[in-house]
Amino acid sequence: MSAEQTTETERPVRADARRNRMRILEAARELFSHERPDVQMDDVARLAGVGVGTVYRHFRDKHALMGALVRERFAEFDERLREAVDADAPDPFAALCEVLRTNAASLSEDAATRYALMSGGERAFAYAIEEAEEFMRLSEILVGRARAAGSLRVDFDAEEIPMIMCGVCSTMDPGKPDWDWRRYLELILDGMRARA
Amino acid sequence: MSAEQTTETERPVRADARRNRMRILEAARELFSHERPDVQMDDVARLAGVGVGTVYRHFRDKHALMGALVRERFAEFDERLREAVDADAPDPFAALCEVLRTNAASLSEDAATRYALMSGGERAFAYAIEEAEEFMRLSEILVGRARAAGSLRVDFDAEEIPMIMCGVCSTMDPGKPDWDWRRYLELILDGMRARA
DNA sequence: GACTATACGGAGCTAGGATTCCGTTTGTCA
DNA sequence: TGACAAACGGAATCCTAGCTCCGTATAGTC
Repeated sequence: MSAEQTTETERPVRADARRNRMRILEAARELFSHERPDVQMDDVARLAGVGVGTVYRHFRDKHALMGALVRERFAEFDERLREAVDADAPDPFAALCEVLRTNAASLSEDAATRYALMSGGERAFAYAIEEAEEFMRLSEILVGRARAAGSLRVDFDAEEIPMIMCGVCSTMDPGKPDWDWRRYLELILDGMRARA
Repeated sequence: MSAEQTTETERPVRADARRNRMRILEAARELFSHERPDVQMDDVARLAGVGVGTVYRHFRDKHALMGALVRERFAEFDERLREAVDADAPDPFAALCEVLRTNAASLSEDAATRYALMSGGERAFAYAIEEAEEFMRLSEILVGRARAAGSLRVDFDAEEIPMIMCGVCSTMDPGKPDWDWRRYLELILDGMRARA
């Protein structure tokens, strides 16, 4: 982010600081990949091998830390979407489904982004606004093509995609190990398909 | 519940106690119908016009209070299902859809039960185990009929209904006022329909 | 009207977890 | 090798929300 860049009169960021920032993010990724979104700042610090104070030096608060993860994840989503758009495959609906499946798989090991998509996560989500906008822009392109191809139901709108992702996320909780979110997603994808 | 019944040697429950219990439940219903599940015990007490201590006299803890609401709600769901089963309509899939729509509408004004269905709500849900079992029993009957009638996809299992309800609940958050859970539910119902 | 088991009220206690503060350490530059 | 700004560590602090405690009030009974 530009806030981290040095201007001509400032010193460059110290090497240890840069390293610690990476370690903190890595620790947070690791913890959020297994646990619920109630990961604690102290745990992140411990796993990263730094003090809590250092975590707060790099991230204003917990929302900012989670926000950084959300931002990474949405950047990944955007890249995936961009590839699908650029590939311009003959079956755009299949491409859209595939993107949604892969995104869901990513979300299944990222409780931070799941939380951001679901209730209460707005503050973390605010750190990924640009990525989210790009996400919608690209989604609309793909949805438009799939609809034009006649494989996606005509009344489907790209705006519904975040809602769908949220719904799928809600079925991924570690507390419900016997729920099969893949199955659930397929149900929804079938619902999106144009009727014969 | 039987725990409240008097045995021959005990005095009956005092009238003010009974009245207060009702007031507390009413206040809780009211608050959970508008707010998120983070309603506070003090707020419930204030709206009910009693002290917090009184709330705790009637409900061991917050989970127990929410559990009482969940129990009520599932009893309502069960009654609805039972009616559908008894009616034995010619189109059981349509009946199932209608039940799911009506249940969803109830859930949209009951954050307590939404919470119980979603992550973290297990402890409150534990107060409605009997109702939940009956719910599954009745759901299986209706699902069986709909599948037999050929209108529900053959690979659909009644076990998936709670997962679906959870997904729909996740889209009802007051923080996402522009999401249309009815629309989302229809998508899923379409996904459940047998392919032509 | 008096008696007592119940119930009530709400100030205050507690625990968990985010965040701050400040004395110490360490890169970086000259 | 100093000198010093930048970074660090982690004990201490703050805050919130659930819950307890105990002195007071009252329904039910004789």
